[in-house]
Amino acid sequence: MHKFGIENYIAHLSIDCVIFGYQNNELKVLIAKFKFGQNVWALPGGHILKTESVDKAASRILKERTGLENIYLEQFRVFGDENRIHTHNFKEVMKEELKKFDAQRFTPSVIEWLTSRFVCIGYYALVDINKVSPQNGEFDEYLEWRSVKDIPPMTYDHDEILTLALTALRQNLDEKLIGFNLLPETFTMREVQALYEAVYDKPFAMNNFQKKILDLNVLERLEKKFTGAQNKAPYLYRFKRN
Amino acid sequence: MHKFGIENYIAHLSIDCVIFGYQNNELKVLIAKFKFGQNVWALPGGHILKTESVDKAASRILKERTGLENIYLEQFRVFGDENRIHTHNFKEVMKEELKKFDAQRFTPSVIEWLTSRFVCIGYYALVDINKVSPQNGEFDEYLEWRSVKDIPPMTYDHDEILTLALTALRQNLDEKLIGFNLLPETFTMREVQALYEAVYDKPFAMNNFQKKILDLNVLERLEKKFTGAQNKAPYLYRFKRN
DNA sequence: GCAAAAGTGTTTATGCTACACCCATGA
DNA sequence: TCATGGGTGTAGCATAAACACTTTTGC
Repeated sequence: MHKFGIENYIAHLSIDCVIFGYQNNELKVLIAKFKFGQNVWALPGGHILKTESVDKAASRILKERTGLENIYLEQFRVFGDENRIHTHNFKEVMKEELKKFDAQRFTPSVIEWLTSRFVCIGYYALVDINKVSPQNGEFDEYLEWRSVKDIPPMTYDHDEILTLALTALRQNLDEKLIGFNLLPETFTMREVQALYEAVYDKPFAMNNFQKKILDLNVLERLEKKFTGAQNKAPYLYRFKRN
Repeated sequence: MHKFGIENYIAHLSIDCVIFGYQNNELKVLIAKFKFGQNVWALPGGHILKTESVDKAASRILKERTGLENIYLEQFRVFGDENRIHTHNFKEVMKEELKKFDAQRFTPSVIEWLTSRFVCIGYYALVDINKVSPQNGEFDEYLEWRSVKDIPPMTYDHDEILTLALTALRQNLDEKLIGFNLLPETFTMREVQALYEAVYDKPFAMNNFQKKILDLNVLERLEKKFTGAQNKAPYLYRFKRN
C-alpha cells in the first residue's frame, strides 16, 4: 500500500461522526474498536480533501463506514480546544503503534501529521440500522453498535462529542421530523413511541403520543400488521413522500 | 512591518464573526468596508493560532475589533463549501490588491495562503453597542454598524453567513436569555420589547410580553425612570446575577 | 370468555392571546 | 383635567397532559 496521502487533505481539520441507529428499543451508536492499544474505542472519523466540501467529506466518510448513501447528516458543533489531542495519553500510543503498523505507509512525517493538533467538526447521522453493513476503517479492529447507555470510554474528547450529539438530536427530533430516518420503511405507532422513549430516555403516554404524531400529518396509515400475538393488530404506517 | 506570519496559523481554517448590536430600535451588525476594490464589504474575521483554541481565537478577533472582553459569543455553523472562495470574483481582486498593498508583508506565498480555499467557522456575538469602539483591521478602511435591514452585498458567502447567524440568534434569544447582552446595564421593559421586535421583525403585545419576560424570573425591578415625558414613569430593570 | 395490547374519547390543566381597564406623569 | 404611555387583570382560545373506556386478536 502506498504512502498515506496527507498532501490531499486539509491539515489540522477533521470530521468525527456520531452514527445513530435504533434497534431492540435502544438508541445505538456505531463505534470503532482500534487495532492499537488495549480496549481503545473511538467515533468513526476522517479528513477533508482539499477539493471537496465539508458536507461531502462527511457523506463520504459515512459511506465508507456504513455502505449507505443519502444518509441523514447534520453538522452540530466544532470541537476546537487546543489540547483536545495534544495532552491526551493516547497520542503517544498512537505514534508508537502507527510506526509498528506499516512503516512504508506511515512515515515519520505522516505520523506527525496524523497526531498533530486537530480541530474537529462533529456530525451526527441517522440510519436504518438494518441497512447498514459496517466496514472497518484502516485502524479499526471492528465496529460495533452500542447502546448509548453502554458506551465504553473513548479516545480524546469523543465522549463529549457523543454527549453533545445526543443533545442536538433531542432538540431536532421533533422539529425536523428526522426521527423517521431511524426506522424501517414501515413501522407501527408503538415503534415510533419506543424510539422516542429511547431517544429522550423517558416514557410517553400512548394516546397522547399517537395524537401528537398523527397531528404532524406526515404519516400515512397502511394495513394492519398481524403478528400472531393475542391482541389487537396495530396499524402499519409509512412516512409520506410528497 | 514584518512578514505576515502564516506559519503561526492553521491553514485553510478561518473564523467569521457576526457582531450584533442594538440601537435606536434597530438590530445592527458591525461590518467592514475594505480598502481594496470598490465598495467591498465583509464580516470581521480572522485566523486561528496553532496554539490557541477556536473559541479563544474568536474571542481574540472580537477583542481586536471591538475592544471588549468577555463578549457573549456563540459558534453557530461551519461553512465548508469547496468553492466558497475559489469561484468568487473577489479572490482575484484580493490577490492583486494585496500585492500592491505591501509587497514586503504580503509575499506571493502569503497571498497564495490568504486566498486559498478556506473552511469558515461562523460565530455570532452580542454586545452593548455603547461600549464598543470599533478598531479597523489591517484590510479595513472603516467599520460600520448597519441595520440588518440595510446590509450591502458582502464578499464571498458572507450574506449567507449573516442570514444563518440571524436564524440562530432568533432560535436562541428566548431559550438562552441571551438578548440581555444587547442591552445596557439597566433598561425598561419597553426597551426589551423593542429589542425583541427588532430581532424578530414583528410586534408583540405589551402586557403579554411583560408577563412572559417577568415570568422568566431573571430580572429584578429597580426604581422608576423619570424622563420628563408626561406619562407614567416606567420601571427600570436589571438582569439578576446569581 | 379472557388476557394483552391497540385504539379512541373526554376531562382537566396549562399557557398563550386578546380585550378591557386603571394608573402615574407633566403640561 | 387631559393626553400619553405604563402597568395590571381577566376572559377566551388552543394546546398538552391525565384519566377512562372500547376494540381487536388468539388461545
